[in-house]
Amino acid sequence: MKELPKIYQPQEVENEIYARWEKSGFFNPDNLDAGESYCNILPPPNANGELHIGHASGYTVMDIFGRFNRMNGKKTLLLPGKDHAGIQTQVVFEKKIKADTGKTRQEIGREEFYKKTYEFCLDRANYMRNQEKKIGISADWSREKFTLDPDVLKNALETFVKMHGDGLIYKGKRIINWCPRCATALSDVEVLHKDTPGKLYFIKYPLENSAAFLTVATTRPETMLGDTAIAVNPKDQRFEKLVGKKVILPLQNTLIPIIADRRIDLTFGTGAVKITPAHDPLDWEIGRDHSLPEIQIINEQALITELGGKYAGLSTLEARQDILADLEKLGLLEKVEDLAHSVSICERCKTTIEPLTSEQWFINVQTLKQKAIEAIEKGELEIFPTNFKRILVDWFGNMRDWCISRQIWWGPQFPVWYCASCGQEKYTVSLEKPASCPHCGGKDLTQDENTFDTWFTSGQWVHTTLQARGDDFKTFYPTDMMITGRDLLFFWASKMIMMSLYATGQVPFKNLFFTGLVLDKEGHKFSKSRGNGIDPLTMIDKFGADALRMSLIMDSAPGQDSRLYEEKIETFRNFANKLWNISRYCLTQEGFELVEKISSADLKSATDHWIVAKLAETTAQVTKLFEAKQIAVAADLLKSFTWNEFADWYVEINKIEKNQKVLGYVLDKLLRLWHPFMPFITEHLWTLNGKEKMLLVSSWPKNLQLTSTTEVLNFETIQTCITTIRNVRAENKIELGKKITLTLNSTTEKALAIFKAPFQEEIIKRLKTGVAEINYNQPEVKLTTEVKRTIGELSLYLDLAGAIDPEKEKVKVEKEIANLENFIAGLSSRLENKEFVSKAPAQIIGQQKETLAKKQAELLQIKKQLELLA
RNA sequence: GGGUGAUUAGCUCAGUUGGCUAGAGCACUUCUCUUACAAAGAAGGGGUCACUGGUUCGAGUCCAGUAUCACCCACCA
Repeated sequence: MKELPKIYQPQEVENEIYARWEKSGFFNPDNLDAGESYCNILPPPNANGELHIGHASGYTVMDIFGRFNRMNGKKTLLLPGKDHAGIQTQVVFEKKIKADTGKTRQEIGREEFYKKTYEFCLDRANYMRNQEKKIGISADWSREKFTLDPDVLKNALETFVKMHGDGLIYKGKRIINWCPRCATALSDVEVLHKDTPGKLYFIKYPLENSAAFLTVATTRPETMLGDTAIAVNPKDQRFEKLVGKKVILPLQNTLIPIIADRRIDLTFGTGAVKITPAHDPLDWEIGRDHSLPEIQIINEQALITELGGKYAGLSTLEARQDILADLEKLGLLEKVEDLAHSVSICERCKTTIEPLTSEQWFINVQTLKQKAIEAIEKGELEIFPTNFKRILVDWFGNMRDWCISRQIWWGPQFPVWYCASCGQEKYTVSLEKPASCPHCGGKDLTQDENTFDTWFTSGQWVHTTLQARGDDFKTFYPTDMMITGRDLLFFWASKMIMMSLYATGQVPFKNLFFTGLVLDKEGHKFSKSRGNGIDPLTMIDKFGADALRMSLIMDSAPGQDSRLYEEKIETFRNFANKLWNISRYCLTQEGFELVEKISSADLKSATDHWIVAKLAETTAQVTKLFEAKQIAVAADLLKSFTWNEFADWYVEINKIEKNQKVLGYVLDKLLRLWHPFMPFITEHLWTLNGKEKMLLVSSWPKNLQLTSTTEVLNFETIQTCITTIRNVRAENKIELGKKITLTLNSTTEKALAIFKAPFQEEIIKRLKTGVAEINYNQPEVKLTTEVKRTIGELSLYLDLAGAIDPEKEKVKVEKEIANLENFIAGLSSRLENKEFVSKAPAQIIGQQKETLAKKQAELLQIKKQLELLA
């Protein structure tokens, strides 16, 4: 046998292992034995950068579930891909081009820009794919997709055509969120709100034919250029008589009406609101309901338009300064107050949003969202954590029509055609350019210049990727699992449910699992500006992929944020090393091999029974936790079995009392159980143990046999005995080199028989107890050089040869008696409580009675001990 | 303004349907280089489970309220 290094070196084996997995073809479900299917369409990361720790975290969870299901005999598909990520990629790539060539997108031209961005994305996708492999994701690369792949895209665009046919899509001039920097419309979810200190300006509007004024309050005085009314609440008695009258709009010198609308808050500002339908969402609605004219005074570059009179051409901010100065001169600026309010900004570039009316494409979401809510409420998909279900349902409830057109260049163009003679009013919806205009027969057709909202295509990702290939849709849809960050709940998860329900009539996935965000040690988000990023690749280099995976999923519940820092990854690197060394020990054993099955005849000792029982119990629990999606708890359980039971006890005892078959059996199961979490090291150890069939496709342990309870208890007695002795030594500060004598007394021979079984005495002597000699049933004497301890019906006497302090021992025993008496008092009063006895389940009562009896016996023994001390 | 989550050991966090004296890792203290592992082993100290009520035989766990923090949503002129 080749000498293995003392320390596990992941860097030297991980790449080779991944290559073997890929070569095996088992990432492709077509090569797995037919069976029930399991599918997780992986969320496509944006193909414009590199993998960050958030991706690594998500991939780890997906891969853990994927591998678990594959080992459970499911035809498992993890389908990878990349997203073209419209606005974000355009922002990133424009910056890059500017830096590389000094050119702007306009200088390059639309067609060329699109081509170059496409190449850029493919290049990034290629780069990111290699990063994804480093994490160990067992995805089927032969099915990898990009949102702009022709087959996927065509499918998504067909949905547009179908929706249009069903009257769910309309084109209209409505108020939308406009980002002046990105020069595009945005949907509601792409707008962030940032609390900002601002000013509230009180402006006097002169009443028509009167010397009186009506004062309104506004945070954006420049929009007054487009005012077409003043609104007050109909219940507001202050303005009752003014409704229906007119005011003169200062600076523009036009007459605008005073209207009443219940949406006006009586308590805010002056109670009178200027209405600018073209530049404020609420004003737009009020304007629509009162048939007010819309005057667009801000253009798409955030500059004042011709309609703004002398302010035309100024930026909104410059116009504000000038307008305030002019109002001041006219004596119409009553006062200015400080006001904290929230400003809308672009999610991608943080530029202040200008609400403006614009011709855009919308999806009417009324029935779509209703269907989504129904599906969720009927339980057609389960959501983890469960409380996200209500958040999602509430969000759908408030969802407004979805603006899907963008004016950026990077993204698929609308399959909509205009004819030169028909103009913009009559258009044709068709995937292919029509040969002639169906309205007038004209030949001069041009395509709509709008591009789609990224979430329109990625919202169809699940079914479009599966429909792109053979029977995949039939086999895998609806998919089993979708795992995504909780930050994508509204952007993406909601759209997928809605769009797939529409396109296929079924939910896209049966389980929707949200991961939390990965934060730094102080709880901050990772960000470039903060410079607190943890690069997954660097961490893999340093600690190994398995350690990184473990640190990303441990100590965290679904949907809950978690913190990541190097010390944490280090502890799992240490654990991987532990696993390595357990195996290394096993491999040095004569005739050792991994054992798939054992029979009860193979269990020779109490220790064997114990470890096999613990293994069976752990396996059952871990499996159950997997099904409940509680992988962190599962891994924790597995870790304590591996370390605290198998390594600390069974492996230690194996050095004395050997049963290589059981040792091989437990290691065999352990490698399987760990594989979903730590695929690299387990696969490597599997191979080192001479296995030819890959662990990747080996079966998950189930229905492991249970064993004799008596034997298990017997081992636990030995275990307690050893711990007790170690304890006494440490308390009395006796170094291990100093040998002591152990005397075991019991009234029943049965209790002593456990120790007299083969090897047991040696086990006690060699497991760090420093016991040199063991005697049985010696007459009881005064405790002068000895310490007495009790375990059930067993009494332990440890001759410490004068190394004890009888006074200290006495204090300790008295303290223990008090403690026990206290506990017994509590327990017995509970057992005397009639309510408890009549209402608690029998099992609990039985348990507590047992504990009471045990503790009472213990108390008796300890009291005797005190006598012996005195 | 509405909502969600968090609050458990010095730090980072688990705690699955309420059940026996509440757990882990790191850090800390003492000891040990014992042939798988010092990235280790043995032993230990450290917590009125944020607060106040309630439900219950029994609450870290369920309910109500309070406080602090974080995040999300919102048509706050």
